[in-house]
Amino acid sequence: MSDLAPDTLPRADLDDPLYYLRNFRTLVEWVVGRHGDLLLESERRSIDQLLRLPTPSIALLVRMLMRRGELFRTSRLDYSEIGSTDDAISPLIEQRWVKPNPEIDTDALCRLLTLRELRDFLDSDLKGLPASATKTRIQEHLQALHADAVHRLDQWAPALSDKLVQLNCDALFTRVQLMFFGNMSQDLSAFVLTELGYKQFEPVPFTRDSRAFTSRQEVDIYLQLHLAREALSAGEPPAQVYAQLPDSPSSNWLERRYSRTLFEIGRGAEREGDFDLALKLYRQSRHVEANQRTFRVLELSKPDRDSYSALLDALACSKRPAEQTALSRIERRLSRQLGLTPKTRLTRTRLPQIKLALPGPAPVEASVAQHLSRPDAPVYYVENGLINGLFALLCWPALYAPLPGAFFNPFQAAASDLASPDFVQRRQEVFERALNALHSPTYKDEILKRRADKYGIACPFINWPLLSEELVSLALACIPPADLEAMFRRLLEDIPSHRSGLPDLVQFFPANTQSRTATGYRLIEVKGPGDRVQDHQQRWLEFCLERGIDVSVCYLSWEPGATS
DNA sequence: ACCCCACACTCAGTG
DNA sequence: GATCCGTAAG
DNA sequence: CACTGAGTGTGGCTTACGGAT
Ligand SMILES: [Mn+2]
Ligand SMILES: [Mn+2]
Repeated sequence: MSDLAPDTLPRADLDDPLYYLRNFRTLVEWVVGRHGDLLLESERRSIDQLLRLPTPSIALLVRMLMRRGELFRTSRLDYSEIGSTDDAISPLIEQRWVKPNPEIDTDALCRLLTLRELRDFLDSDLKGLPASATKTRIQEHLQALHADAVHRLDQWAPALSDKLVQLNCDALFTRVQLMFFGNMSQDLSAFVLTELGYKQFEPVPFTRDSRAFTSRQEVDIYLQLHLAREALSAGEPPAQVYAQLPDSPSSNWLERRYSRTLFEIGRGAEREGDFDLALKLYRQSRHVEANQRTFRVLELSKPDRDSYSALLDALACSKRPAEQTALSRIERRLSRQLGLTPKTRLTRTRLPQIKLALPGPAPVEASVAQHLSRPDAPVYYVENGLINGLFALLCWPALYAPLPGAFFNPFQAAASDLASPDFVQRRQEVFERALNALHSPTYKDEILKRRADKYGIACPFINWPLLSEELVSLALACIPPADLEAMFRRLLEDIPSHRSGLPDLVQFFPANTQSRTATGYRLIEVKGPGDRVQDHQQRWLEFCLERGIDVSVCYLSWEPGATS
């Protein structure tokens, strides 16, 4: 199987008024050509038929697919590049891609008609309402009057001369899109955004057989999990959402999604006070926080000796610092509740403090940055962006190593297994090679060159506008490579939890870079009134402190009377 | 990059 | 009107 | 009272525009 450079993706240039149709064809042909075996025979046949319809008809269908919802008024489907909507639509109706005159409920009716039209054409239904009633008011009124009754538009509003059509094929193309992107958050707009330069992606070579899913069942499970999460956020009862969940998938990355979904439903159950269900879900979930939530729920629902001894067991075998902290907090409360002496203590290392009173209120980080900044000691508001950014610049070849399965379409900002626990291990050698460069005399130039080469390419670790050449140069001049390596290695220990929590500000002291004693930089976490150091921030700060990196927490208050 | 990270805010419980 | 929001589209 | 832990809500290429309030 030969490697394919992603640049070879046919680009629909924006002068083409049917650019979206070209992109749609590219996507569909890609999926049928490479993942066709994951489609049903009937699906392949109808896609084939669709692509042979007249161009204006396919174009109109794509326009509808890219728009929100499934219902459209034909008067609102008005495209100069398509011409007559009626002409374009009839083949779509004949082939059942689109359904004419669908029956709709009052909610849909209110979404499709303007306030003015509702008043003018539903006057008999709105007798009791004042003429000034708002749209939500009308919607409630109609809902109370008709409940879930469905009618055709011409039945709801006989005097309104407009037609309604309904997409019949959303599910099929949602599936096709999912197979292409491997997620539900990207859609056809990825093509045009790339073309416009708002998004750029690292071109990683991958083979023709690379794809997100290996079986149709995996796609089905993904879609079901997505439906479950949507139902949950739409307010459906957690028990009901749980009942509709598929069986636990065998593939690793789908299992993570599955566990995450269980966890979210569990949170929903907690919110509803359904502790039994929450416990059941957390026990099945392998989400990193499922364990600590289990004990939080036990603390509330069953604060007895059994729970307490289970908690002690969990504490004893807990590996993650974040989990240990959370469990230890519960242990202190639960033991007190049971009349026992706490067995753990929260040992929060005292951090160096700065107290400041400044005129405000104003954005806290910027205020402190401005106050501390001096020409020979500039301050930058970087949060996680500096260390994550330098890390990604140095380790770029590892992050974008063309491992099998990691990349499968040209619109990926990162490898598909970035969140997986064995992400680093699978790339151990490349990462080591990258980190070893920090011992070479040329690493600064290499990082600066990488910045220049890759500027603008989407990467989850990098916020490009922040990473100015000036900032990177200063950072490389002032932060010793040993510190960089220590921080990068900590990042690699647990990327998902260590990529955040870094201090807000960095201050550089370029004049000290030759000195043996004075420090070349310091890190400052800013806390405004009412804000506190978070656990993961504390862990980064303690780590730095132990390594002799100058860190402090700046507590800011506003000078009385002054405003800015 | 699978609505996340940091912030600002609220609320309740505790010494 | 002025303003804010959601949606469409390049 | 101050302090702590827990929970919640908010944002997202850019530009243009119709619609609601
Ligand atoms: Mn911050
Ligand atoms: Mn802060």
